[in-house]
Amino acid sequence: MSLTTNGKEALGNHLLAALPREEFERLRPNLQPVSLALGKVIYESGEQMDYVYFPTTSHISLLYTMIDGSTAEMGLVGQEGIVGIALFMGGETTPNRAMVQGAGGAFRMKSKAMLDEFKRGGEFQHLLLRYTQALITQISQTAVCNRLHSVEQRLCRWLLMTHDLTQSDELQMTHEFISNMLGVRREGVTMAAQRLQEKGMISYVRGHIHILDRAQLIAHVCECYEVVKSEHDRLLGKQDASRV
Amino acid sequence: MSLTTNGKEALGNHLLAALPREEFERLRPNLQPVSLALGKVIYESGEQMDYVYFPTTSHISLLYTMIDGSTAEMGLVGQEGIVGIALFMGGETTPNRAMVQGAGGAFRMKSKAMLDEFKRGGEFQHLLLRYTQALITQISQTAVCNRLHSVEQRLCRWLLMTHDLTQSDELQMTHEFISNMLGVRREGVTMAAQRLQEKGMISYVRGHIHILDRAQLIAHVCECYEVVKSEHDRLLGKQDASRV
DNA sequence: CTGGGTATGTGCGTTGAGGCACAGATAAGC
DNA sequence: GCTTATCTGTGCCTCAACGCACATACCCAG
Repeated sequence: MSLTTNGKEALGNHLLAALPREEFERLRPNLQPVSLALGKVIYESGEQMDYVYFPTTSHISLLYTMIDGSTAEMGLVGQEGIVGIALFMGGETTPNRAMVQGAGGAFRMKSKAMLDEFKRGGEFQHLLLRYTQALITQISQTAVCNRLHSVEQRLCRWLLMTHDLTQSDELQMTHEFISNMLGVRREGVTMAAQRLQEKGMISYVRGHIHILDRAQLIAHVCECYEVVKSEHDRLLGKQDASRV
Repeated sequence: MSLTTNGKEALGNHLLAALPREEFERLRPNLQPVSLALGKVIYESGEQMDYVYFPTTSHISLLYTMIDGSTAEMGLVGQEGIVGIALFMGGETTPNRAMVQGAGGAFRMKSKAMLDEFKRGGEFQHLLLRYTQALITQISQTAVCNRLHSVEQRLCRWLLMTHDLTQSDELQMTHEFISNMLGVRREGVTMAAQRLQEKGMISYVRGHIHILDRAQLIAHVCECYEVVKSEHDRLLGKQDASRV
């Protein structure tokens, strides 16, 4: 399962990297590298989905928009995952929006090619299903976290998750943007961010947030961060030579 | 897909009922009818799971318990579903608890027998995956609903969902119990329930809640109820000759 | 170097929900 | 019938988060 077993380190997507050579070679002709710009909407709620995406350096937010326009994030997908699970789960679409939250690269694949391989029932299917279970854990934990934890804790969690999917210590996003992810007021984010800045965990100016002290953020975050991470590692292995 | 196509109406579980005869006959010897008592814990968080359950007249709550003991429900499974999706998703276990929330019957099946059929890649697999997607929608919607809606609205939603899975208009549960499901204080449930009672939607005494006016509950509930229901119908068909 | 747009800071008043304490009310057992 | 355990009702204080209004700060284009 290591990144080097089949010489495709360059791919950068953990699911693809974990495939046996044979399956990967079958898929390879269908993988199309794309560059995803910040804010791009990959799927609209209920809309037909033609491709699945395997993010490499980008990451994508799964969002739900209420009738009144308020939004909240349910999940976050980066190089460890795939966007478009509804296609292999059989639903063809989902009632959610998928939006690029960190610009970068991804591989996309036509729905049909993905399905053909999925239906063979090999490691590809196995990996996608296990990933989906990890995503379910993430969504579940978000449900509970939304209910029981403060804005400040949730901001910590969100920053850590985003940082895990980002190659740099600088995150490009405004308080306004984060407020739409957390489903809170912008002012609420500002207040929480101030407190984190005072404690030296982060610093920020106009749409640029610097992660200064991950360890302290981790000490400050609710249990939800760790639960999701360790469940993911249990299901898909620790493929990431990541930070602390 | 109708309940009568293969003469197994008695089963009462929609997933089993929707199976082609051949697949059903293969599974039948492995289906063991069981009776589930209120409050029984079917899976503990992280524990090994030996069986999957197909509820018929029972329904089961998927719960998460925080370190500090506070709990919240992420999903609810009844005759339309299956408990134990982690077994076919490949994770073997989940970090959640599954608890009987409405006493009644179910069929259980050894994990291995279920997996053997699942791996054949037929209709059984297809149905389980589609059901899982519907469950993902339910969990997602719960995440967002927890964030954005009031206790009163969420109580309406929860009563309606529970009523959909129950064969009677009387639900046996205390405010205390509901508060653990919604992740709020017991007093909060009491207050919300009072308001619903004043408006004639429900009546209750000591652990018995009567649903008096579904239409009004539906008028009062947030959009989340309808989203989950219609997504479920889209994915799995309207198999339920249910109430309005 | 200046003005307009965008991002962030701050100050209100309001409110839903939490924590806690205890008072009734109802069922179940002795 | 009476006691006890369990459920529900109420009051009071506190607080996090909301809504809104507006001030300031920063950045870029001209």
